[in-house]
Order: sequence, then C-alpha cells, then structure tokens
Amino acid sequence: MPEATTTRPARVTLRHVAERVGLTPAAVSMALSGSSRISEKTKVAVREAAAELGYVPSSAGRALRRQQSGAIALIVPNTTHHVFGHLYFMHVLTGVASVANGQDAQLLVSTNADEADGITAYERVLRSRSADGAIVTSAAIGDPNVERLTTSGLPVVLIGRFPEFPEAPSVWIDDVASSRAITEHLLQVHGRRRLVHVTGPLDHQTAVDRREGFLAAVRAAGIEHDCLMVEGDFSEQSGTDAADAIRDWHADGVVFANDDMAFGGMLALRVAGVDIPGQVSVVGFDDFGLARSTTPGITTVHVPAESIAETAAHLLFALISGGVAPVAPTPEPELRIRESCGCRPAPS
Amino acid sequence: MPEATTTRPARVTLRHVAERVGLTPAAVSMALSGSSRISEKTKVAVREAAAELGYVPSSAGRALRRQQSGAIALIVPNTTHHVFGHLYFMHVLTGVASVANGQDAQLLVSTNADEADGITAYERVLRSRSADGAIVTSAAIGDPNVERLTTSGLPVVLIGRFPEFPEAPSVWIDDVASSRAITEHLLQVHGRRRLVHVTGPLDHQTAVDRREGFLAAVRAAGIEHDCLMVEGDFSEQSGTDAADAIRDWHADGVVFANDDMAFGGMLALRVAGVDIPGQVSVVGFDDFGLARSTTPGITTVHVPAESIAETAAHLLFALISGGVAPVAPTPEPELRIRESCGCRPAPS
DNA sequence: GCGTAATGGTTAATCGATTAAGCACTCAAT
DNA sequence: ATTGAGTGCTTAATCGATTAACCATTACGC
Repeated sequence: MPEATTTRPARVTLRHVAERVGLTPAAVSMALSGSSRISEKTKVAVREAAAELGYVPSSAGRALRRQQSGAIALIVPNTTHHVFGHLYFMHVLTGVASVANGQDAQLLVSTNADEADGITAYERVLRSRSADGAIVTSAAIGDPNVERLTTSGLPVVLIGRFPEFPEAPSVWIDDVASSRAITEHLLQVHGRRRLVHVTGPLDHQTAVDRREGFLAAVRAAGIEHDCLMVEGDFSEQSGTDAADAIRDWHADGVVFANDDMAFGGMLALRVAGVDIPGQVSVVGFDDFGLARSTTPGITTVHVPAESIAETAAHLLFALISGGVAPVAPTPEPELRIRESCGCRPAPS
Repeated sequence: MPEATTTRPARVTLRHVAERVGLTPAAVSMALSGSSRISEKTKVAVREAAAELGYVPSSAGRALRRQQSGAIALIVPNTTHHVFGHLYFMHVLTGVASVANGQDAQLLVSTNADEADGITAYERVLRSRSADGAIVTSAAIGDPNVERLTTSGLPVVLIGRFPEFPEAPSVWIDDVASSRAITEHLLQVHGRRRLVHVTGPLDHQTAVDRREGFLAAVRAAGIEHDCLMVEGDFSEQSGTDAADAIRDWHADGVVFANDDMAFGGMLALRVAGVDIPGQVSVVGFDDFGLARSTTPGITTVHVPAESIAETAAHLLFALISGGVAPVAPTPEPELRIRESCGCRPAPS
C-alpha cells in the first residue's frame, strides 16, 4: 500500500525539506537563514516546501549546535514561605513573560528545591543549559543556592536586594524608604503615636528593610522606645495572629509589612470590635491586588512587581548577549492612599 | 601562566569526566546510567569524578538523542481576555508545576500568540519539540489553534470543555450543574424571583455553560421569561458596567458568571445605594481568592483549579509515556456560602 | 583565450549523549 | 585443548542544525 502523498511525517526535519526540493540539508539551512550564497529562486522554493511540510527547527538540534537554548528560567527557590502561588508571582511572571516573548525566548519556570547529587533542580536547569540564564526571586538571606548561582559564572539576575552580593546583578525597590514613607504618613497625616509594626519573615531582606524603614520613621519622630514590634511571616494568618497583641497594646496605628497580613489583621480586629480606621489606622505593603478589594481598602505602598520583573528580564538578556550589566534604576516608592488609614471615608 | 589545577571548565561534558577517569564517554554514560556492563569499581570512580567536576548532562544533547525534551508546556492562547495574570492562572500553574516536579520535568510557560509562518509561538513550542506535550487552558470556542494542536498528533490536554472535540483529552468541571446549583440557592433558600445573569464572554464555553445552568434553574422554576441577561466579559469592569441595568430592572438577585464581575458589580451597586444582600442577593463563581476578601464575602462556586490542573498534568504524562488517556473524573460542584447572598450576617 | 571573480551550491565536521555492535580477555565445562 | 559464556570496556553510528571549507559553473575583463 503506497503512502498517501499528503502524509507528513510526525517530525519534519531539515532533511525532509531538503529531499522535497532536491537539495542538501545544509543548503536548506542556509536558505532559511537567508544566506547570500543561496539564489533567490531556491530560497523561495525552500520556504514554500518548509511551509507546506510544516517544518519547525528542532530546538534540541539547534541548541546543541548553537550552544544556547533560547530559553530563560524564572526560579523561585523558596516554596515554603507562601511565595509561589502568590499574587506577587503572577506579576513577576507577567513581566518576565512579556520580555521573553519580545526576545522570542522560551520561559522555564522552576520551583523545585529537591536536591540530587547536591544540586537543586533549579541549579540543574542552568548547568544542563536548559536555559541560558535565570531570574531568581524571593530568595532568603544566606540561601546557599543564591551564592552558588551568582558565582557560577552563568547569567543570573536577582530580584530583591542582596547586600551579601553587592556585585550580583539585581533589581529591587527601596523598601527602607518606602516603609519609612508610609510610616510617616501615619505619624504626620494622621497624628498616630502608638505604632505597631508587624514584620515579615526576618530571613528575607525585604522584611528586614521594611522594618528598618519603620524604625527610621519612629526614630525621627522620637518615639522609637514607644512602639511594638511583632514578628510575622507575610501570611494572612500571621496578621490575624498579631491582632491580640495590637489590641492589648492599645495601638492607634499598625504598619503591616505586607497586605496579606494587613488583611488578616483587619479582619481579626474587626471581629474584636475595633473600628478601622476610626480607632486604629492600618497600612500594608505591596498592592498586588488584595489591598483594593477589601473594605476598607488598604492604604499601602505600590510595589511595581511587573515592571521590576521586566527590568530584570532586560538585564538578563543583556547579560546573556553582551556581558555588560546595565545598572537598573530603582523605582520611587509610591503610596496608594485608600481608606484603612483614615484618609477617605469608606464607600457605603 | 599555567591554569590553576582546580579550574573547572564552564561547561562540563561527558568527555571531561571520561578523561578524568581514563575512559571513553560511552563508558561514563553507561556507568552513570547504572548499566550492568560496567564494573562496580568503575561506577564509583565515575560518580566521584562527575560530582567533583559538577557534571550535569546537557539537556540539548540528551533531548536530541532521546527524541524527547523532558519538558511540558503550559499554553495560554488567550492573552486578550484578562486570563494570563489572573488568579486562575496561578492556581493552574501551581498544580501543573507540582506534578511536573514530581516527574522531574521542566515546565515551559507559553503565552505568545504572535504568528510567524502561520504558526503561533506556542504551536512552535510543540513542533520544535521544546516540550513533549502541552496543557492548553482558557482557549476560546472555535480557536483554530486548539484544533491544530489537538489534531496534530502531539500529546495535548485541554483544560475546559470542548464539545467540538469530544475525543480530545480534557479536564473540566460541570459548569452547567454548578451554575444551576448556585442559581437554585438564590431561588430556593432566599426566595429571590427577579434574577439577572451577567455572563462571561460567550465565545468561551465556560461562559456558555454557566449561562446554560442559570437558564436551567429559572426554567425549572417557571420564571424563564422574567429574568434579565447581561453580557459581560469576566472583567471587573464589565461587572461594574452591569450595575445600572441591574438596578433599573429592580432585580432582587444577581448571578455573576465569575467573582471579578461580582466584585465590580457589588461596588457599583453599593455606591448607588443598593444594600447587598438586603435588597439584592449576589453570587459569583470561581473562588480563586477574591471572593473571600471582599465585604460582604461573595457566595460562589468553588472551582478547584489547582486540582484540575494536576489532573490535566497527570493525564498529559500518561499520554506522553503510555498513549492511553485515562478518563478524568469530573469534580462535583461545591458552593461556598458567604454573605453576599444573605445567608450569614456580614461581620462588623 | 585565459586568469579571476562571482555564483550557488555540496561535503564534512561539530555540538553532547546514548546505545547497538564489536572486541579482548578470563574462567569453566566438555 | 577447545568451545562457550561472561565481563568490561571501546568503536562507531545516530539524533538535527549549522557552518567552515571546498568545488563546480558561468561571467567577465583585458
């Protein structure tokens, strides 16, 4: 039984196209890449045949020959701390994906911290050259993997501030200044004096910096000995857990290190009969979406995660191709004033 | 100047390991894969050398030889309709990633709808064999790309119902039954009689099915000629836009086809002075996170996106390795009763 | 008419891992 | 002693794309 003439093989390679037009694979390759050594007539014939057969170059073959995969990886080392599956990650993914699309690069998402032979799965992504470079986000302070990746000589861009690695290409916002600014909002605009700060997990630089900003503000106001620090972990639950301490201490203002905790805290305070913002002004941090959907809306610091991610991606592509890492500008902090601090009346 | 003896080449290949132990690359490959034709002593030596040099197999070399990439792709054809960058996607990503990790597979995320040579970027992912299979989510009805992918012979699993392709492996929930159930909640528990349904974009099967479920419920109640249909597009804005029509029509219950629209609608109704749930009962659909953060919390249908995604991923791996597609069970609809329908008093 | 350029390809090598087939060499059984 | 089976590796081919080096033609200048 003869093959149907329209049968196209499951995998169309250069050779199939070459046979179709009566050339060698080499010629077809050159034709498709627009080499000047191939006649215009042949190029047209090759392009037609390729289109008819549905030829798409094998990424493996090409990667092997070119010594680069055409993909970048987005790595999240820290799956334990509610990071992956968080709104933050969505924004980062959106930003990175849009830049990757613009560069015709594939995007690999890697979150697996399993170790085999002492190498984590996401380090393996780089060492196996599945990706030409990586963006690492949400890493903890002192994470040995971060050091390994940044010193491996492979193109890696960090999202977040890593004082331990001042040389490592990284993109961050000024958490200290932002946190200070929003704390000062409570102090200066609303005249709050008994402040609580609910921190994030202090093994993350972001949490440390936001605490630092808070402290700078209260120090400047001369009330640094009269405020309460509660350690949270960025989870809504830890915000809820902080509510008792906040009430017992008779706070009139709370700076949560992120919106999730602010939300959890607000709910718990409300259940306990505390009026927000009447009795207690509440502010958060991040503005990834939650803060505007609650009632009252949470006054917060807008973290432009998507644009940070875009910057990181551009930086990564620059590293991959050029080697020179342009310095990324740090965006200015931007407060989003809503109702939880007492600025506007809640709608209703 | 002599090279430092500890210098390890940037890219360690089989040959480097082979030279180190005085063998051929072939022997090293066999040793690392545990072949019985290699002596135990040699295997130990090889493993040691590989670990010392930090050898990780080249994914390109391996992919070329094995004719599979060891990666799967998560494809979102539809970037226009607020899909990527949505909470839904986060859940899907989490589910797929966890299964992929379990299978030691890389995860490619592809959202680029750009066409070149009549092939979209995400079809290219499959045809270039960058991925061994794909999960497609959020595709529109009649999207030609879906047909192309499902009939291409490549392993593809769809998330969502596609009546046009009854043979295509797919995973979905029963939107019709779920939507009917939540509509009946308004009718039976709350005695609502003047219902509005705000649909999603009707080029998506999900939106069509949810409308169908709504209609089934009102039909069963004998009030199908006395309800209002408003076409939305799943966006918060379109929910907001529906508010005027809802009020003008003097509705006492609204079934929004998703939570985003319900949120937008609730805000707008509240601004217009409508009491929810006092005057109007509101319900949504999805429960991806937003519904529980609002005040009042939105009564909704819980869509187990993460577990759907996991099922889809398992199905995909079965297709890739076995070829047999196990039929996936359809999860039962689950209502999440909150305050927006009038069931519980809002906390305050 | 003859060297010199173009023109338009082909040949062969390469990227790294894998595996079938082959080849020494040892040991045991007939 | 001689075949037979193991044992433990090496050789060589392969996956697909790319590119440097090479080889035929034809065209052209003087």
